[in-house]
Amino acid sequence: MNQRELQRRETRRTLAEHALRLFSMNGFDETTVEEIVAAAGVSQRTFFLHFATKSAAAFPDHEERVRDFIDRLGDGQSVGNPLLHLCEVLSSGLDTDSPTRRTRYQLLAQVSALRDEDARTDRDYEEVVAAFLVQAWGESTEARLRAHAIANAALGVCRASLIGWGEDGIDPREVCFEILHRMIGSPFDAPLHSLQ
Amino acid sequence: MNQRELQRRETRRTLAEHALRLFSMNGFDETTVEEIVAAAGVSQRTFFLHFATKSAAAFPDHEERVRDFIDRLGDGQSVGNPLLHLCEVLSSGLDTDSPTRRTRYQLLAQVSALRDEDARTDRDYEEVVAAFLVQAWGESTEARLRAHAIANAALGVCRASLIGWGEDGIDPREVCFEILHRMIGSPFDAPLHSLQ
DNA sequence: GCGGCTTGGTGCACTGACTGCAGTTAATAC
DNA sequence: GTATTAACTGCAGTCAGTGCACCAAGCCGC
Repeated sequence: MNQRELQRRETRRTLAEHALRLFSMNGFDETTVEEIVAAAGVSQRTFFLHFATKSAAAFPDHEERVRDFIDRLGDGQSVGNPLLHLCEVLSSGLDTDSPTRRTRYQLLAQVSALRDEDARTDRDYEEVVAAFLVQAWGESTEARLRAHAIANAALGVCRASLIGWGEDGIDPREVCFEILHRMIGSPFDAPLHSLQ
Repeated sequence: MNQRELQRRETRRTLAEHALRLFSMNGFDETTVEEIVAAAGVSQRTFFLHFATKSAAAFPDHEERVRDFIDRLGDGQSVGNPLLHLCEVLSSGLDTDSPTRRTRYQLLAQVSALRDEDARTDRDYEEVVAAFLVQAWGESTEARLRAHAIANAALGVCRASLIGWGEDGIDPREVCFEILHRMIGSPFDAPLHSLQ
């Protein structure tokens, strides 16, 4: 890791930190990008060099997490039961360690612009999950559609669990795993009628 | 229906019509609100009197459809199997008659701003579905969380089915019902462990 | 160590979505 | 017939986000 990269990460981290702080302190709509960059001591232009939108600053580690998720998911052909594997990987990925993450999901429960952003980030996961399932099932228009539908459903459960964590403090992992497992772990043991 | 109301609806309809036409003709980002209002022959201010955002103009009948959905869903205590009922109401609600709706979902497959808007509209349905399930199951923090998780999942399946319709022309109703039924129709026959 | 290249950050002017407010006009209520 | 209401308008303003030319400091080959 060279010095440039270090500096870049530091700037990004600082921006995200101040953004989250100001969002939870003063509210999302009440916080302007100008205020964030003033607090972080960089120019407005730099903010948009790091984050595509104001709300994206609330999810600074998104790309990294998606990469990590892809790694943990592995490829669809080398796992025994793909849907069961998916349940496990998805629910175990909901880490509840960091207070920053908690803050973020508390905010999410209140701020609709951030729920929008959250739904947007889920679309990246959707692509990954769908690709994984298609890999497991074999490529076909129907398989793709089913994969997207199931991916959407599974991520919806995770999202609700995380927002529930923010609102009520319920550990998202258990509830997420149980529901996912019931929904997609066993119902699809029997092959889908037109699928293979 | 008085004349004012008629006029109002007409303006709204015209705006939505021109918006959708311009979006699919020239692209969403390439279309400005100024162009839409010029085509519709009203002022810019009027546009935002009818639609909260530019993308909302692509879903002009949203509120009406939500009201209709609430009616068809009924209340959670008076139906035999709430989850099965939900599957039926959700999948039968995906009407594929109108060419306008088809256009909209074709657009949706391509334009991320509209997928954002679509996800946003789904949140209204999420509230309705969650309320219905909580009504059926009885109020508790766990029930609420489960209800939201299942609502999210179910709507995710519908969304994916509709986008699949736009992209590949697959009739969303069958696939949606089958997946929904497998996912939430039977797995929850056995009571959820901490749910009475 | 030095010159050339690269790259993270800056300044500025601009676009376009959206808002607040103070009108106007025409339908409706009384 | 008059008072009220509600759809619509005009305008000035805010703020997110972009394109572009630019600086400065790190990096790389010599």
